[in-house]
Amino acid sequence: MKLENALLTNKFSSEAQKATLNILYTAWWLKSITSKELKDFDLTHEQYNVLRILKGKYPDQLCVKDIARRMIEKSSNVPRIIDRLEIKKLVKRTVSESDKRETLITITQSGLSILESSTSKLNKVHASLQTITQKEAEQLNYLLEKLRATEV
Amino acid sequence: MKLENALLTNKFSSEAQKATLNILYTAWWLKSITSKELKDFDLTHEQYNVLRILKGKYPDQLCVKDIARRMIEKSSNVPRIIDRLEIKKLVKRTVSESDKRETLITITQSGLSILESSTSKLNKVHASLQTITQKEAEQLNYLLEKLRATEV
DNA sequence: AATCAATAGGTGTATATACATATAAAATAA
DNA sequence: TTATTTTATATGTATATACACCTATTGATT
Repeated sequence: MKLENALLTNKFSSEAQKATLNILYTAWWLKSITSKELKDFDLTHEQYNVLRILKGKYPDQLCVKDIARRMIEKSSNVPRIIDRLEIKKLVKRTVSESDKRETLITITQSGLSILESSTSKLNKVHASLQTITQKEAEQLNYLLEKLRATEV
Repeated sequence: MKLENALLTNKFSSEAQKATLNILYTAWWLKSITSKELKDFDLTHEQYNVLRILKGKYPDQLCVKDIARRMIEKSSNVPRIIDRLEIKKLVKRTVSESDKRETLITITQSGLSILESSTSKLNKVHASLQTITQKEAEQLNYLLEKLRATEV
């Protein structure tokens, strides 16, 4: 869908400003597709993201700060997301021996299992929505990173 | 910044999956830049978006549903955003005469004024971050809309 | 060693998202 | 006209974002 129809406006001050709104809208669209699928697994987008990060280092543990550094949204409140995962017994907290300020997070077998089934479902859905070629995806990645060139 | 460095991983299952994460991360990055500027005006990103929508039709009024249809994030809870704008006297609510279910929203002079100064500030900041050409912006818009081709 | 600064994680608050439900009004059907 | 359905908005709840602040611990400075 054209952005004009998604936002019911065609008042864009420039092509670059339109691209900004297009990125924000596409991000919302992607998130809402993913969240809808994750509902069946009683997971939010952010809880899924934390599980995915933990699995990436499994069987190693990660402390809260290291998880936060890998989050898509850097201002995510990781302790609170861990709270909810811990209640569902998908992760475990332990105090680090080497630095007692750190809390080490481990993904449980149950967490690994739910991550596997939800990822499998998400992959299927994303595959069915695949509309761009690999070359186009590369170009998109190039343009987004060029856009963020001023990032500190 | 490369996505690999932003997320501290290089485990992407495909170029398309990387593009998905890249869009989500870029959207967060854009929002955080904007929100930081809007803090000076005591506005959130979403409150700013509602004011911008109202100004687009000014001096006409818009009902809540028409604002919702124009929001970037379609699941935004518009009545509650209006609540906060109303407390700050940046908008006014009136019941529609032709359909008493509808609430008509009007942007106030104060709202127009704060929108003008905040937009001016945002434009300056965005201009200073401009890193892509118009052609590249066009291409980005094309790719994002192609990505959303399956949108219902 | 004692003091001070920095760091890690947790917690409090306001706002937003996502979604369910409630209420009133309008549109439609019987 | 009355009953039913649909629509518009508001409200309730759980989770998340954004950011400030607190506490415990560690590291650095004197």
